[in-house]
Amino acid sequence: MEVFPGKILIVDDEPDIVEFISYNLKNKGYLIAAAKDGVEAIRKAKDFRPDLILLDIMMPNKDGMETIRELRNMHEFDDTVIIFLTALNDEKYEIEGLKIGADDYISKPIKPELLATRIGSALRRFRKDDEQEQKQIFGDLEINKTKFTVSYKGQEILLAKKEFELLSLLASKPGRVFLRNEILQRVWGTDVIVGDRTIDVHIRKIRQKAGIDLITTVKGVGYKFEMA
Amino acid sequence: MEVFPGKILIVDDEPDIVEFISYNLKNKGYLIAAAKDGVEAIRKAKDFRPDLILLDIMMPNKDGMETIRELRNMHEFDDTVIIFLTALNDEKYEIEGLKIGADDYISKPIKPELLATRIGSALRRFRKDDEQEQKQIFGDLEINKTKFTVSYKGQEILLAKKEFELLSLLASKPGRVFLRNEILQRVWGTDVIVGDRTIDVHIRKIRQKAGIDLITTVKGVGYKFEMA
DNA sequence: ACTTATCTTAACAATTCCGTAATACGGCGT
DNA sequence: ACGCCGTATTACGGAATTGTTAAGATAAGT
Repeated sequence: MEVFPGKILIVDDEPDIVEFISYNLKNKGYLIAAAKDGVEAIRKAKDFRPDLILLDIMMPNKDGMETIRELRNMHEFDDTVIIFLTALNDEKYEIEGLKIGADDYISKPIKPELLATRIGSALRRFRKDDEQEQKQIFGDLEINKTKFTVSYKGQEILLAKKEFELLSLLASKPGRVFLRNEILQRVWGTDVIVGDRTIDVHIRKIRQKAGIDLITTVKGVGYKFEMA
Repeated sequence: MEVFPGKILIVDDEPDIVEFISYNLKNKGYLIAAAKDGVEAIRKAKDFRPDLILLDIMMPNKDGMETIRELRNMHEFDDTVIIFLTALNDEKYEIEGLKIGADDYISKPIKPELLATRIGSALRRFRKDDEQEQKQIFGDLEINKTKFTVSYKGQEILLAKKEFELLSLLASKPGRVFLRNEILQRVWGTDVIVGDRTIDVHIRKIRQKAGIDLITTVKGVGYKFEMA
């Protein structure tokens, strides 16, 4: 009888709270990772790929709001549920947080039962189910995020990580043009600074490996995914 | 020819109760092991590989709930039946325990007849019985969880325990990428901390022993099981 | 206690990936 | 046609990740 409800990243600067939450969620069978501030949170999120992030609002070194904004900018976390933790009834943050992309909030002090319930329902609501694999299909092209593969007419195309992420972003909204700027922020993150030509090079590699032209250049604007 | 009914691990901090249960179950032909707390329980479970664990909820040094969670996180015990023992009508724990992966519960004080009945039916209900071995087959490859063996084209491949567990985890969802992080937690457990290269070394050994490449590296992400 | 197998670590090698820079190409306006 | 601007292409070196090996530590078997 296998039970594997999901992976959760806890972000709070107070070790006691992390410990407390961690203990309670481990008992429910979740896999847990923890971070003490926003910067570490983003690093660990990339590594751990949690299904859900529990994020404290008040933190040193990049606060909760800023962290949510940044995560939500990164395509990589489009399907990650974010729940933030506020001091009791701090409505200002509550509304604000939900606006910028959090899915729910929980007020401190934290009651274990409530916490588990909210997390459970949030995961159910957003269907973060480990069983079913996440894939997108466009005609003969298939992008499978669970297996990290792309295939065209059954033939597998081997992409490197950045290439995969880039294609995956563009394909998330077929036909829509992504600005170079947007691509940079969503694939590379806000902090990382890379030159403009870097995108071209990755696009080039995708085109080359794929054989067919999946990506259309919109000069002066950006790129879009489009099947031939 | 007598049917071998199974191996049971009893976990309780009160020696009298252990003795009492043990006596009754031995009479039914079960093989018995015992542990006095959660920590010892996990150690002995790894060793003894019980078909069923009888677990007291109230214990020092890692309580029953925490122990269940830990066992359930470890891929190794996916097929072990867990029954926990509560004080009479402690509904809170009953519901809780079932949610996090226990298969049944029994209230104290324990009546020998009831105990035997429940254990018998739990084993019948959940156990993939000894006759029918549990195995996964992929083309020419066969992974047998009952016999702890792997064979390729009828030829047996001898893997050590960690190697087997690692392969077994990856093969549980063919094609799916497992992050290094996740592998660590699910094969080694939540507490244990081992270096990153450890995984590589085990992967190496599996590849070496198997001869064929069963495992594909996804650079920067993790590993996946995939037949050539 | 001795022997053997298994697990982990550490150091080094090999590989792959990524970003940059240099250059080529192509459209567009003048 | 020429220059300008933005993109395409290519090759290279550093960085990051994984592969490999051997040796020490731990556990298991006799």
